[in-house]
Amino acid sequence: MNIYDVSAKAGVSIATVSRVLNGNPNVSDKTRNRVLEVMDELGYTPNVFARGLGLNTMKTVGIMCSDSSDPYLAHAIYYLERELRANGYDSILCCTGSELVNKRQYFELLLSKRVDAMILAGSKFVEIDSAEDNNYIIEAAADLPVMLVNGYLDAPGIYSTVCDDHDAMYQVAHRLLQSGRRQILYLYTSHSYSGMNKLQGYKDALTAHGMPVRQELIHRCAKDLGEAKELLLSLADSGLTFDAVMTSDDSLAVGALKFAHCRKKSIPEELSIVGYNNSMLSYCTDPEISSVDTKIESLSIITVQSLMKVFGGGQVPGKSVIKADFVQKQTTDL
Amino acid sequence: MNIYDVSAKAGVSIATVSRVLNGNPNVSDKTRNRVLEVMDELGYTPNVFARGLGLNTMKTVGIMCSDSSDPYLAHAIYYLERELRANGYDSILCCTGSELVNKRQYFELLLSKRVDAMILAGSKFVEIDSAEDNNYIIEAAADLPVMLVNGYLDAPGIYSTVCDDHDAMYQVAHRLLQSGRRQILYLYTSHSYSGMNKLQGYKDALTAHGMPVRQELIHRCAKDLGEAKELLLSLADSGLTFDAVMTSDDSLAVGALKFAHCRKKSIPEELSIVGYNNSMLSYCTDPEISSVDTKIESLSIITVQSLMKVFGGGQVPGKSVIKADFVQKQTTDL
DNA sequence: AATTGTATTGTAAGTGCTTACAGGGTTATG
DNA sequence: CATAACCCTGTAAGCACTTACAATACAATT
Repeated sequence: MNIYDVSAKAGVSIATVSRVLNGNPNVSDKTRNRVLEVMDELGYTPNVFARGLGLNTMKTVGIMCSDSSDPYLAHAIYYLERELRANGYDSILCCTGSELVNKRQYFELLLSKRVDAMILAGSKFVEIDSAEDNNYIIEAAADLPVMLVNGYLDAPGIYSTVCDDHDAMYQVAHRLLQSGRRQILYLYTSHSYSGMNKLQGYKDALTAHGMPVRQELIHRCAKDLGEAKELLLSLADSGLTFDAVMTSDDSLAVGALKFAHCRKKSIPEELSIVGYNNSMLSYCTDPEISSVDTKIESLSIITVQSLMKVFGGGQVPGKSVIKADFVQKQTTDL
Repeated sequence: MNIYDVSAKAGVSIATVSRVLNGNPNVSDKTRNRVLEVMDELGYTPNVFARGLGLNTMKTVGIMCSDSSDPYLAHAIYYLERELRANGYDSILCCTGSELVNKRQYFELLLSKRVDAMILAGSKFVEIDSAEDNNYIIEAAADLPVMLVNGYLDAPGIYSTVCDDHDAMYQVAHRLLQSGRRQILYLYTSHSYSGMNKLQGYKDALTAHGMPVRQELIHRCAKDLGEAKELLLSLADSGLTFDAVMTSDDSLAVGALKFAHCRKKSIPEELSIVGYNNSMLSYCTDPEISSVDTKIESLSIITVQSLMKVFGGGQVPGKSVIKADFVQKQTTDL
């Protein structure tokens, strides 16, 4: 069952069938309808390989994500995939695992599939520490569009969609300070572009309030609620006091809440807790955790829309920024 | 950059290059090495489309899942994808969304991409209520292997990997009854194959203990913790009493826990709660929720391994069953 | 009626790979 | 030394589609 069968039955040439297939306007309505009818009768489906060979594209984009079991990224994947499909594109997914050991290798594997673009979901792909590590991304961007969701790299062909993390954290810290909190502990997971922005927002808010930035209040921690809890327990045991905890990820906030339960701290009075991403996790606990909604659905949709613009030859800014929303729940009273 | 460039530079024919590419043994080591060298120098990557055209396969399998933001399915996708990649296969993902309105349409869309097999992750694809709804899957299975993760359909070409849900729920109910619980509320989300098995396990355990199956203790509920909580509140208000809640999904158990907090019930003394899937959610709450580990990693790996056997022409049972583990945490004392 | 232009259709040359078949070279056998 | 056997390699015909270019048909214009 191929284009020849259709052309024979419809009494036209294969070129005409192909034109119908590709929505070429140079086909009379009469012919087009006849061909479409025949296709329907025959249940014809074009062969994607032959098509890909001719067009040198398979209308497929590669999505890389570090960890699909992170509820935040899982949502991103869902929305990206849905939006791409709505635009007639398939996605081939590649989860590198949270270690990201072979991210470069995976990246090239996807490239070898002749994807039309790459989407890197999750901030961890672009590490701040090691600029040279990102060269392979920059090189690839010379050949095909690379979209970063929640990451940023300044290079031609790379388009970022990011949430204004600096502003979000600045606002959270600002409101906590305004409500009288004086010792805000800050927990974060990674040295990514977005991670550094968040931290800077926290620091800038302190400075704006004329408060010192105290390094002993800033801690890095694995993205694991158990570790976060243990870290806080040991910090508290070592004599550190704090009346609020800001975290770069909801899972850390869940850990902080467990710490609070463990130490029988009343929430939010004795200890305020703020998460980040406003994921399902922040709704599971009791009390529910106030968190920052980073608009992953919007980010995903904008990413795909930008990509479509790039495909269409349109101008797209290298960075699109959207504002986050603080969602007050039960672990703060701001 | 194509096979001709390589053949020219290596001074052999394209057929020889192709043979090297495909691991054909009829190539002398000398020639093979020279060709490999040239490929390396030129940085040659075979064109997947042309390859697909010739072989009529692109070493790609379609994965459909209802809702990638369900942590359970997100894990399944991760493991499936990883395992497929390890076997040299790509996956193209398609999340239908929890409504599953267009599942058939999506299914056919993936088929039109000429995938080599389909994997349906999540029990919701195979509804028990409407047998005729599954015909399109059975028809497709005549052309390519269809793998069901946590679903079951008895038809040639369809291979299921399921967790022994009946046994798992039987054991949970049995242990609850043994520990003196007498009114076990049962909450479930869907009329799927696995959903029905779970419920039957619960019922059979009651019967085995000489207890009646009371319909007023069995309720269907959307997979949403808020709805579960509200349902329990209204049931309690209507005078129903219960000393344990079994759920077909962790999210419902989280809702049950919220209900318990709301009504100040002591846990596990006054009310025991058991979740299902042992997902991250069950670790987020305080107390942590006892749950059934349904071994999604094993299920995923077995699914892919079975698929590889099918590809290789081997014999694979229509159904592979693995046992679940009850994970005791803080909402039970069994 | 001849000419021009336009809309539609067909022809044929790619696109990069696989593989059946044929052929050439080398070695073993009679 | 001729012949068969075998191993390796090359030729060429697909695979199902796209598309530049050529050709045709038909209407409009002079």
